[in-house]
Parts: sequence; structure tokens; C-alpha cells
Amino acid sequence: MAPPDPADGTARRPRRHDPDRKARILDAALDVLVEQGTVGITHRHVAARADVPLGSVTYHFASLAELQAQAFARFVEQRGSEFAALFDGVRTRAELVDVLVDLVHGSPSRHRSAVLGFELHLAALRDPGLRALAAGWTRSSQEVLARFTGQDDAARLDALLEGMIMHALLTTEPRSREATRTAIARTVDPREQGGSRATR
Amino acid sequence: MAPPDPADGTARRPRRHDPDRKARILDAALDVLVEQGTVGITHRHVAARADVPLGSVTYHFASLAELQAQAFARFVEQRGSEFAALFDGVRTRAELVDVLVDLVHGSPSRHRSAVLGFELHLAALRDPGLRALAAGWTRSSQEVLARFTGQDDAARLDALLEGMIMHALLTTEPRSREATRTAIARTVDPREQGGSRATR
Amino acid sequence: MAPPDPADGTARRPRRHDPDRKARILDAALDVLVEQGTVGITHRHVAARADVPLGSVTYHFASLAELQAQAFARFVEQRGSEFAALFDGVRTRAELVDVLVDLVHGSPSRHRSAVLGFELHLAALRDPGLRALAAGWTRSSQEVLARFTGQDDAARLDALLEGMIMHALLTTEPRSREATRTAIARTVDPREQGGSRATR
Amino acid sequence: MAPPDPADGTARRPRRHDPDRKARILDAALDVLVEQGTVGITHRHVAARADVPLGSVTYHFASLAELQAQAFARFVEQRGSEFAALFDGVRTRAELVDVLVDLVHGSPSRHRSAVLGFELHLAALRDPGLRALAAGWTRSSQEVLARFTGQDDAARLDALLEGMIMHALLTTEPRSREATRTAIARTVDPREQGGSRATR
DNA sequence: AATGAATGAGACTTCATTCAT
DNA sequence: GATGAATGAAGTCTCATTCAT
Repeated sequence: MAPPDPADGTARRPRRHDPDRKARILDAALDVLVEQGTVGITHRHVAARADVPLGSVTYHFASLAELQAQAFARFVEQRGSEFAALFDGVRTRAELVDVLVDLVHGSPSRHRSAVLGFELHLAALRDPGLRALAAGWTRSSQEVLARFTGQDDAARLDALLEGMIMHALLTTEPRSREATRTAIARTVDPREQGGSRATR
Repeated sequence: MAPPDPADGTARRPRRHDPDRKARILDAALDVLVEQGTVGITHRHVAARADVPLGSVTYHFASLAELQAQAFARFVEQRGSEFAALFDGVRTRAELVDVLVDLVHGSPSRHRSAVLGFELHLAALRDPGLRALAAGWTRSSQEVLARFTGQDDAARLDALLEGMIMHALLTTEPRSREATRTAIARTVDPREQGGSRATR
Repeated sequence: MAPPDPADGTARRPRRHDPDRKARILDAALDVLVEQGTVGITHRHVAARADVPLGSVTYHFASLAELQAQAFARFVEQRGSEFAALFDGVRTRAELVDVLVDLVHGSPSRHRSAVLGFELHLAALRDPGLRALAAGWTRSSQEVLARFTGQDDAARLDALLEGMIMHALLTTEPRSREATRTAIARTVDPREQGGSRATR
Repeated sequence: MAPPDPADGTARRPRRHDPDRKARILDAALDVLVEQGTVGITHRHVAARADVPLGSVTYHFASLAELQAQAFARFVEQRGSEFAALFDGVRTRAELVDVLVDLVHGSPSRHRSAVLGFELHLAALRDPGLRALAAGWTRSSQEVLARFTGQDDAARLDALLEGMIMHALLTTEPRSREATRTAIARTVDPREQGGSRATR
């Protein structure tokens, strides 16, 4: 029934009726964004990644800019609830620190979020629409943190995390968890003076 | 009838015997990088910006990647000494804080450095050569800070600055200097509890 | 999550049971033809102009060529009776000249006819089907004129009008009505030597 | 020395150094314009017609619009002197009429000019740059005619010719030269009443 | 009957790079 | 050493048309 596979062995995909193809394209765009950055966002790359014909991408998105914008929006939405969920069971300052240390010394899934976050920040630098998106994301992140630290410290903590994550992404030698823990602990509770042991 | 005048509007000015043309091209590349980001780095854009014929760029640089790498190297070198110079007259913690607050709430010239820094960071994520460059830059920055704070606090402070600068770049409402000052002051000297006035 | 909303901004208004939608599409095609010329005749443009879903255009017309042909046919039909009506009250040569001068120095509605006429002429140059249509139109126009001037002069007059209308369309400085009147008057009645007042 | 011909038998053309390629491209564009009209002006068509790689067209012309504009400009320039030359030997009214009749009942080479002229007129309708070009062309044509008829009659004659040429292009039955001659003769000299025999 | 979805071709354009001068 | 010319790949986007519902 399906047309025969072409000679070169590539699988055919007679996928006429395909709901949520749009969402799949956005996810593919995020994948490309993680691997190649904003330069990688081309119709061809995204289409190939989503295993979808080229024309399908242009059908669902009026322009590449819009595709990128919607992909970032999707990321912020997903990442937002994911981020909030991290703190669901947190009761004490020590637990908070644990969570944040894990955030910095990320698992592969954290790596993805981190890279996307920075890509968004940099893209936002030159795109007002994305700037609004990034601003909203920053605000909501700080609100989550503020539940534990108060508004001012949340902003400070957020900036610190941002910087540490960037550094962690770039360092080859895995930055010692202990150093990270100390830095976070001091910021979360300024009375902390010693290293990580002083939890009182 | 006149010679073709290539279709793009690149200016055509004879400029034989032009020493440090190579440097001018690199500076132009940095300009492009600030304005358009990595996507903007094309032979044509850089040539136009440097007011140099297209062939001149390909003549001096074997490939675009190399041009970008050398441009970033030039930036790190320039910015490195510039950064160190900022702290030349610093004697007290209060003076240190002043300098750092200025660093975050940057003048236009600071804006340039900030953007280039983030472009470098993000590009380094996917280019090992640039990663080495970025690592070296981070290390030397932290060494400068460490003269005032010690090694561990320097890393922490550096991360905080990085995050605050990124936030400052993105926020439309000019983030209040006072908040920045407080955040930095607390990180520089954890005993700080109040606002900026408590210097002692 | 919402259904895709195709990327182009075509409006989406439910309009079931819409008699003479076909005619509305043809009129929209003529509008597009006036504004953008033959290049503008695409399913999308016409659909947007007619405020009709894209599929509706392909449903009513087997191909774009057929759509264009039918649009031109509609124009010729409409314009034909309109043209004839212009001469309904004409009794004297002077009245004839008046009508023709008005024809050249057209109101906006005349502008539309003029542009469509030339579009048809040029398209007919390469499409035999349209050539027949254009020939029929020319013949019937000349028949109308011949009622006042005789067959031979009608052809001459028609050619003159065609040329003057084209020139009028292109000239920025509104060509003086007096010059037009003189030219027409001389062609309608070769004994005319002076300006418009000499009717004798 | 040259790379071997590809399997499909198409001739290879290793034409690195090729002066006046730009002019050849423009001529090819005019050829395309004659055969297919403005819609045919695509990089591919023109490149194929000029037997030149696709990139060559984009190299020499910043945009298709510019290519089209320059092609039309070339046409006007060439056609201008050609047109003037037609009247070089003309001394009497009768000779003038002869030349003009030939102009309308054109040889194939006249066909080309006629088509290009109308394409230009129609394109000028929507492009201010082309409008200026077309206006200049019209003016210079009328100046040539005015040497024989005076300014006012030249405009009238020009319009008549324009209309007759268009009709001649479209009619299948070759419009009788006699009718054309009569029409022109009457316009050139309004005292003419009879057919072509009355020359004086 | 009517229409949203889908797709492959081809449009315009930019570009890195090579080459001949 | 330096540069205009050249070219093929690939990028973005538009489109006619087909299809499933």
C-alpha cells in the first residue's frame, strides 16, 4: 500500500495524518538548539531532526524566527514547572542547598536545560520578543527561590546560580561539589562562615 | 561597460600597503559579533565593516572559523589587561565594591565587553579551541579577584558577577545600583548584613 | 495544543452555504490582478483577498490557469456592457468626444478597467485561449464605436484610445484634457483643425 | 585539461575569465522577457538562457529586480538609437508613412521590440524606477516623430502607433497593410481624406 | 460539498571558498 | 601580496497541487 522504499534505503514515511506534528517539530528544534545552537536552527536541520518533510516546517511556522520563538516558549513553559517541582519537598535550608547543588552539577537532563537557558538569554539580547520571554522566566524562577530566601536574596542567588551553571558547563575538570555547596550555602544563609560542615 | 562592481554594496577604496589591516579586520569582526552575534560573522559582513575588499578577508584568514577564533583571542587579550587595570587603585573592600558595581551597571563600553564575553562563553560550549580560551580568561579574571578575596571567594564572586551582568544586560528597568551593591558587598564580605552603608 | 492555524495569516471565518462564492473569488482575482498583476495570481493571494479558505479556491477551480482565464472572462463580460452603456445617451460628435475624453482621463474605476485591459492584452500574447477572449473584446468595442464613426475609423480610434490610455496610466503629470480632446476630435472627424470648440 | 564532460552529455563550460558576461546576462534576460514575460525572469531561467551558472547571475546583480531594471534599461538604450535610425533617410511625408507602416507590420525583429515595449509599460505601472525609464523612452520617441509632425501631432501619432502595434501583435489575421497605411496617413496629415494614393 | 493538512518543487538570496590575474 | 570574479551549496520562503476527512 505504501510506496516502495527508495533505492537508497532511507525509510519512507507516509505520514499524512499526524496530529501534534507541530509539537514534535518544536521539540526537534529544541534538540537542534541544544546541539548546534541558534545557528543550527534551519528548516533543513529541524525537519531532518523531526523526521518530517521540509515543507512541513514551513507549513506550520510562518518564519524561522517564529519557530524559534515558539520553541523557546515551549522550553520556558516546560522548564518552568519542572523547576518549580524540584523544590516541592524542600523543607529546610539544608535541603534547599542540596537541590541547588544538584542543579549546578547537572545530570544530562540538566545540561539540556542549562544550554537552552543560555541560548535563550543570548538570543534575547537582540530580540525584544524573546527578551520578554526571558524576563518572565527569570521572574518566575526568582519567585520560586524567594519562597525560601526572600525577594532580595532570591535575585542574588539566582545570579549566582546562573554564573555557576555557566562555569560548570565550560569547565572540563568537574568542579568539586564541595566548593559549589559552600558557595551556595553562604549565599543562602549569609551567617554561614565556614565551609560546608558548619550546618549547625 | 564599466567593470561589474559586485552586486553587494561593498565600498571600493584602494588601500594598498596597509599595515595592521589584519588587526582592523579582527576589530571589525568583534564589532559584528557585538551587533549581530555569531551568525553575523561572515566574510562579507566583516569585510564591509572593516571597509576592506572581500578578498582581503579570505586572504588574511584561512577560514571563517579561524577568523572568529582570532577575533575572540584578541578580545580576551585586550579585555584581560583592561579588566586588571580596573583594580589598580583599589585598596579597601569598599573601593573593590565600587569597582564591581560599576562593572555590572556598565557604561556602553562595558556593554560591549559583556556581550562579547557571553558570545565567547556560548561559542566555547561547542568549540574545544574556544573552550581553552574561555577557561584561560576565567582563570585570569579570578586571579585578579583573588588578590582581594582569596581563591574560593573569587570563584564565587566571579560567578555572581557573571550572572548579574547577564541579568543587567537583559533587564529593561535599570536594575537599581543599591541592590547590586548589597549583593556584591555581601559576597565580598559575608559578615555584611545590612545595605551598602555598613562599610567598616 | 490548539489546532495548528496555518502559518500564513489567512483569516478563518466559517462561511458555509455561500452561494456565488465562485463569483466572489473571481472578483478577488481581478482585484489582485489590478494591484499586483499576473504574478500576484496565486491561490493564496486570491483566497486571502476573497476572505475564503485556501482549499475553497482549489475546489472551485481546477487550476490557476483556469481561475485566471475565468477571471478575465468575467472582466470582459462586465466591462463590455459597461463600455456600451457609456454611449447610451450619445447623440452628437461633440458628446462622443466628451465621453471618450472621460474614458482616457479616467476616474479610479476607469483606472481599474484600463489596467485589467492591458494585463489581458499582455497575457493574451502568450495564451491562445486568452487571445480569443481579447480579440472578441476588441471587436465588440470597435462595434460600439463604429455606430458613430464607421468601421475603419472605429479601428483607428480604438487604437488611438488604447495608446492614450496607456500613456495616461504612466504619466505622472496629468496629461492635459485639452490635448486629449484635440487628438480625439481630430480622429473622430478629420476635418477638425482647431481645438475643441470648433465643432461646426 | 578541462574537467571531463559529465555523464549526461551536457557541455561543460569552464569559463572562468569571461568579460562582458554581465552584458550577456542582460541580453539573456531580454530573451526570456520576450518569450515568457516578466514572470519568466527568474535566476534559473536567465542563467540557463545565458549559459552561465546560477551563482553568476546573483553575483552580478544584487536582486532580480535590479537585473530586470538593467535589462529594460539596456533595451531602451538599444531600441532608442535603433528607432531613431529608422528615420534617417526620411525626407517626405510619404516616406515617413512607409516607415511607420513597416513599424506596425513588423518583421520578427520588430516583434521583439514590440513585446519588450509592452512588457516595460506594464511593469512600469507598478515600479516607479521603471516608470521613469518608460517616460524617458516615450519622450525621446516623440521627439523623433516631432521632427516630422510637430509636438502635438507627435504625441497623437505615438499613441496611435502604440495601439496599432498592440492590436497587430494580437490579431491572428494579419491586419491589412492598407488599413494601417490609411490610418497613419490620416494622422500624419489630417487633410488626407482618401486612401493611400493621395500622397502629396 | 468543502477544507485543513501536507508535500515537493522551485523561487530568491547569501555565503565560503577557490581561482586567475 | 592582494583582489575581483566566479561558483555551487545551502539557506529562507512561496507555491500549486493532492489528499484525507
